[in-house]
Amino acid sequence: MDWSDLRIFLAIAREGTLGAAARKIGQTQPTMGRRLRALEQALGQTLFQRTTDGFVLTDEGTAVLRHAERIEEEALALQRHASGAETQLDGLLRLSSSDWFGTVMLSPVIAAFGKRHPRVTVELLTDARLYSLPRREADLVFRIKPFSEPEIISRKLLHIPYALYGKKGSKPPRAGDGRGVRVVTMNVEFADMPDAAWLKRALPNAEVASRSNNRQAQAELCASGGGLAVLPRPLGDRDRRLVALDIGTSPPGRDTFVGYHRDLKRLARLRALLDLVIERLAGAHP
Amino acid sequence: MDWSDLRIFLAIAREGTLGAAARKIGQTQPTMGRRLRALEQALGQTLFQRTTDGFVLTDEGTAVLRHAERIEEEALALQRHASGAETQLDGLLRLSSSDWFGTVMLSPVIAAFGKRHPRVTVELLTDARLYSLPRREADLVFRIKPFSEPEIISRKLLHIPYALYGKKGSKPPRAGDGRGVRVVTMNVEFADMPDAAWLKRALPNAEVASRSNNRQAQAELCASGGGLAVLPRPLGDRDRRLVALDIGTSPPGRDTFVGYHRDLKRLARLRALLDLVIERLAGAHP
DNA sequence: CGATCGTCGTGCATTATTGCATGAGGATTC
DNA sequence: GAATCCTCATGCAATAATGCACGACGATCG
Repeated sequence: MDWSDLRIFLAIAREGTLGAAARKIGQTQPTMGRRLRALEQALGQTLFQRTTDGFVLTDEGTAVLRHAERIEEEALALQRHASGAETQLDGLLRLSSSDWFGTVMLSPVIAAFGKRHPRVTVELLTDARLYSLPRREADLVFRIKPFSEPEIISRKLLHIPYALYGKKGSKPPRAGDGRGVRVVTMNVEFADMPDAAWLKRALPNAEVASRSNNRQAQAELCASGGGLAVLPRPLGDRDRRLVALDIGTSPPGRDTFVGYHRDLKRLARLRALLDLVIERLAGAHP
Repeated sequence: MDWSDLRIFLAIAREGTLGAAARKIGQTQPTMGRRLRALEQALGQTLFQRTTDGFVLTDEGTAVLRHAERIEEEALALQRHASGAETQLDGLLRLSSSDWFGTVMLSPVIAAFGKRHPRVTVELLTDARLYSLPRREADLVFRIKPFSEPEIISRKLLHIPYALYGKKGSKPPRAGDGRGVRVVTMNVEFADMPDAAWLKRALPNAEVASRSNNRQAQAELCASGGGLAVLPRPLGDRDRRLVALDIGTSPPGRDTFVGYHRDLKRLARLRALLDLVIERLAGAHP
């Protein structure tokens, strides 16, 4: 049995078709089919049922999958461990954060880091979905919730104050009512976020003009006269078309945390970037 | 990183030289060198120190070894699992037992099994060292000590009586003394075996003429006039040049156990052979 | 101290594997 | 119901990996 074929088996099991699996791994569809056949032959069993809608695992295939997953986990740990021991200051770093935090807060830090360490390539991923640290889809993750996984090293980075913003020149509405006021707020999916809840309490009768899961889009909507919005101050204050509105009460702020896998603790370039991030972002408010 | 290279890495780590590792895996020395180089390059670290007496692991290599060993364990389990699901009555079965037990007790059973299932190849390994069931160096192991590993399924097979033998025509010595008697006994390594201890008690003053870890060799020595020997009755009784000597007391018998990995529980050919073994060997004395 | 044995690395021919292009089959869509 | 889109399997050419033969180096032994 060729151990590499297990990786192909995993991809097929997850994607369901040879083509999709091939794209994921970076090989071609015929190769996937041939290697799978080789694996099945080596094990003496049929791992997949060839149905009209793709490859579905047989019972034996399911059993093999469990083993293959454990092997993959171990292989990923091995690679992380190896990367963690790299002491050179070149290579790739992948960061993951929310959209506005990436553009507003991280971009300048990344730019400064790039000047100091030109041989390190920094990839900034801003995506709704969370990138996995254990699978090393990202090396450094910035997010609002603290990390609870034991193998993740994390620290609180800084506190982000929030404020209610309106288009420049608009007047603060009266707190407690909000009748006739149009607001831009979070996606329904994130309706339970503290700032959305605060907005609902402060202006209960306001009309929701539009929603977005993207803070920058919210800011843009707000600046274009789409309504009032609760925004992080670092984001709202830099847009000269926006003005913070004081209605007596303030929206809650949020802590931002940063985390990375402990296998990468000794990765020099990660350490260097993290130090710079802390200096620039957390340094002001330690 | 190519997962297959981890297997090559393991072989090199264990064997110490590329050539030996190549022989173990069934490839050639240049290939081993190239694949190792590829792995080191993929991980970005030097795994081995090239010394005059072979490849020795670096610190990073040792860390990788731990992961690779876990991966191997999982891969072996996967293969056992797959084999265990084979329901066909062909393929290979490897048995491991002591020398005399293999030739005297197992050979006739294997011969009968071969007639009934001609497509199954049975390999009988008689070796001083114990073959590993978890690593699947053997599928079925016969031995004197019960199995304690949780993943091994075992049962007591039969009780083997022992007796003191001499060359045909020789007279039983007087128990308790043994002066002037020459005996053949176990290797010093196995001096604490019950039958060796019994012999020492029964004939304390006997002279040890020769030793061997091989019961058949002991029988041969005994038959050639090399001295008296304690032998399993199934072995001693079938040699017409030997005669059992009654000196009033009898050496202790031994139980023989048979064990196999539970992953192979459903392996049809294993089940078939085991049933036959039990019928032929344990059937008489259940 | 020379000879021999073993090791590893490298050039080159062979072999095996891969990727591309194509065809067949089935489901969905208009 | 024909067209389209997807799937997978297969023949063939290009590519990559392998095995063999050789040379260099070092250790061991007589």
